[in-house]
Amino acid sequence: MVAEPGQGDEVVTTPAEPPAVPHPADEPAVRERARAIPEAAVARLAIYLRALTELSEQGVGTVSSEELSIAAGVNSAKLRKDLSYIGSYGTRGVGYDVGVLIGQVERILGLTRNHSVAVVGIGNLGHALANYNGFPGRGFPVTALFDVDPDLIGVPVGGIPVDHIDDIPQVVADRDITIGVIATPPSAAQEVCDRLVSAGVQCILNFAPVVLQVPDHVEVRKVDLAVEMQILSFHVARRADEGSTESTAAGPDGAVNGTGMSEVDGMVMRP
Amino acid sequence: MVAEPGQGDEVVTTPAEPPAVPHPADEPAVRERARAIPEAAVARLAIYLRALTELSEQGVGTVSSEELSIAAGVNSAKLRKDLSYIGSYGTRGVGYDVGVLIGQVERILGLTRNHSVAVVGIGNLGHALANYNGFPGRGFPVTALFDVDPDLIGVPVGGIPVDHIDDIPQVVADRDITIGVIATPPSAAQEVCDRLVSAGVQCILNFAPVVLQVPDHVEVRKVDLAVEMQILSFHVARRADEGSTESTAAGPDGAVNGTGMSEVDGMVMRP
DNA sequence: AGCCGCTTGTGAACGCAGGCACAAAGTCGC
DNA sequence: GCGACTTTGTGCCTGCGTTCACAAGCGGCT
Ligand SMILES: NC(=O)c1ccc[n+]([C@@H]2O[C@H](COP(=O)([O-])OP(=O)(O)OC[C@H]3O[C@@H](n4cnc5c(N)ncnc54)[C@H](O)[C@@H]3O)[C@@H](O)[C@H]2O)c1
Ligand SMILES: NC(=O)c1ccc[n+]([C@@H]2O[C@H](COP(=O)([O-])OP(=O)(O)OC[C@H]3O[C@@H](n4cnc5c(N)ncnc54)[C@H](O)[C@@H]3O)[C@@H](O)[C@H]2O)c1
Repeated sequence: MVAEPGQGDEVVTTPAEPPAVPHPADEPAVRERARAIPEAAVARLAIYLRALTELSEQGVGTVSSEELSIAAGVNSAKLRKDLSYIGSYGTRGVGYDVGVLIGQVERILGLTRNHSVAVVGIGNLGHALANYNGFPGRGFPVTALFDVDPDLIGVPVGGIPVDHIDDIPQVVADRDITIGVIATPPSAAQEVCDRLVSAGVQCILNFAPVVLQVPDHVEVRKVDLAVEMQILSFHVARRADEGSTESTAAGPDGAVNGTGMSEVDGMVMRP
Repeated sequence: MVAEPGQGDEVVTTPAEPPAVPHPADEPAVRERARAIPEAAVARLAIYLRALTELSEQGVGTVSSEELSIAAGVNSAKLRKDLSYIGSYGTRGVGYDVGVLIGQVERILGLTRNHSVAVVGIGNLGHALANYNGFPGRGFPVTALFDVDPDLIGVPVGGIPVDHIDDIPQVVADRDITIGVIATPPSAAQEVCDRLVSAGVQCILNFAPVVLQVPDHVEVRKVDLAVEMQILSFHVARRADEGSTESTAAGPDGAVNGTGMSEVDGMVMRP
């Protein structure tokens, strides 16, 4: 049971010679996946959406790829390419209509409907998530909370009473839960995950530091703070080794403030 | 890279092994940089470390790349390549000595020393982070808390009294803070970040959904839950479109596939 | 002692993502 | 109505990261 996606170990499909022989003709077996959006692009679309929403609230009606790319902290060419994956909604010589683009990005991201969220494990983190109002504001209302602790059952957190995890099947069905958030101790994560999946949840956001085993049709995203810190630690260590270079005085003003972006260090693109 | 989510990629150097790479480089800037560990590999090393630590606690003394790769949820070839970045510590025909490997990974990740963490913004999330005992257990003790709310100043959270953000310079220096965690509202994030950087903090973990502007020598990692959810939403929507083909309800022990992104997964639960 | 099988370490191919640069396309001004 | 300017959309090239496949190396078995 090797944790490995598709292929078995030795697929003898193409007996063709591995040695380099530039094969001209043959098409690379075009899948029926006509519109495949790179995963990395999807993540950025979410960032663009936040920047666009902010612009919209400011009354901005049109934005160029250059402006938007600065707000999102990415390269403008990359932004245009990302947007091209979802269609051609820009106007050459003008830019993009903010409203239209918001609609299209939301369509692609599946945000035209609400996605009810269930949080399992109402401890430190679960409480914070339940009380967070950034999710409902973005189409992800938290509508169910679960725990095993008898003292918590029935207690409202963030306005929602905690249910027992045995009620997962029922509640998930009733409230049309599409996203399950796991905030239990690591030891309980897999079991909780299994229960959620059995109840029909196809999206899991996991905060427990374990690898979850799920069927292929279930999507898992993981947030691992310890790993994030260790990556930071690595960079510190590396920096300490390399001779310290001169430190350029940072710019006095920052100004451009946008929204999230990938976890790159603070490099700002040039206009 | 991201999480989640996409991932800033940046080659980084490590002070590990001799150069010894007879590569017919056509690189213009051939620095004497020894070897570069891909950012993605660094993230996975943290995962391997957790798996190795667990194995060690179970008394396992030796592990093969195959076993470890399963525990970490990755391809075994990838695991070997990742480990090769930090040196050759395996024994052919046998595998890796768990203790030795833990030591080497910790060395590369800079975990031979403790990294004191400061959390800024002791609200919902800040409380959870301050109370979390998973950090101290991994060499990241939270030793300082900051906020602006007068009602919070002096109140101990997770055993540590909250300081006012004006005390950042002093406290950061006194307690040798190396990592700053931003858990303030988005509007305050940039200012808090600037203060931390001014105080000498070179690593930032940001939970606020904004792009932080920092000097080049500061490393920023971002955790953006809304983006994670939107990525999940995207996959639901996409599945709904083309999903009408076949619904493979087969595989009970699904592969830990998940995102194809740079984000990596944690480890697997022991049976 | 020598062979055999297992596992590592890595060269090389492949595929994806990023970024440049430009043609296409539309607008604005005159 | 036409030209010049602006900005999009994308072809192509580059480089990184992943994966395959195998020779080298090591321990154990006979
Ligand atoms: N607190 C943080 O800031 C933080 C940070 C990073 C990661 N995490 C991870 O998030 C998870 C939760 O952390 P926490 O600090 O909130 O822990 P916690 O101990 O405060 O809360 C865990 C909650 O899960 C409940 N629980 C236990 N077993 C359960 C089960 N089988 N089904 C349902 N609920 C169950 C407990 O009753 C408790 O309420 C952990 O895996 C932790 O590693 C937390
Ligand atoms: N709560 C969550 O589960 C969650 C989830 C995802 C993202 N976030 C993000 O994390 C951040 C914090 O969320 P929260 O729910 O804890 O918010 P919160 O409002 O509960 O807490 C914010 C805290 O920051 C403090 N603060 C405000 N301005 C400050 C300043 N200038 N300097 C120092 N402290 C300041 C406030 O006094 C408060 O204690 C937000 O950016 C939010 O978007 C939170």
